[in-house]
Amino acid sequence: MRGMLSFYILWLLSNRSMNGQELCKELARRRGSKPSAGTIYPALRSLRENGLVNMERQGRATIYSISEKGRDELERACKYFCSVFGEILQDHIKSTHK
Amino acid sequence: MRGMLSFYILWLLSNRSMNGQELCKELARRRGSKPSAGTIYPALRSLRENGLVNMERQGRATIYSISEKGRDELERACKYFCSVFGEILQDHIKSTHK
DNA sequence: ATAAATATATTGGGCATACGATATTAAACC
DNA sequence: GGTTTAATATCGTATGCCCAATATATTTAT
Repeated sequence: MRGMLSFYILWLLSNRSMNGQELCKELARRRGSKPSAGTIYPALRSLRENGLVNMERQGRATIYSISEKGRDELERACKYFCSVFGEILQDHIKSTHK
Repeated sequence: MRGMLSFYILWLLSNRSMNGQELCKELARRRGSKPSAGTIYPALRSLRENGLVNMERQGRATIYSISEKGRDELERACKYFCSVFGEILQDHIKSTHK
């Protein structure tokens, strides 16, 4: 069950490339709480070290983008995630439709 | 993003009460990998200490069941989980239907 | 009664997630 | 040019997840 943050970051980056602060805002919007710098940057670093994201400095910002390897990994992770958690979502949708 | 295992355990126990080994088997079936003792029992202990599950000794087994407080907490957690991860599942379902 | 099997539980170590504090760099402003 | 601001990054610390190893208690088998 570990690696959910990295998984989520990878998914966000698959929609569009972003810098760290934009990523924080996206996470804040979706999760309700904004991750701090000490959460996000080590995660990005680890993703980069594993070759799943690329980074490119642009002025004072660093644009992170998903790599080919990252897309492959994301697809595998999505498949796994959905097989494990899909039922919980189905249940919840059903129960809220009554 | 932490607490996914406890969340999952709570959800499993909301379907039916189980002992630790049955829980391990359910997790193995759904996740693909069987959690070891050092994973499952500390999680159950913490859930119990927070009043989310009850435990009852039956011979050599300990039956764990969800409490009222646990059901309330699970409902909140499900709502949150689905709002955060729902889109990933929707995306995946769409992309696999083509 | 003894041995084997089942189930629970803890310990120690490693990695992931999380925060707040601090430092560094680059752009923007005056 | 010097100050402020924005963005990146690291550090220390705490907690959750994860395994392998170990220990304990209870049931089952011989």
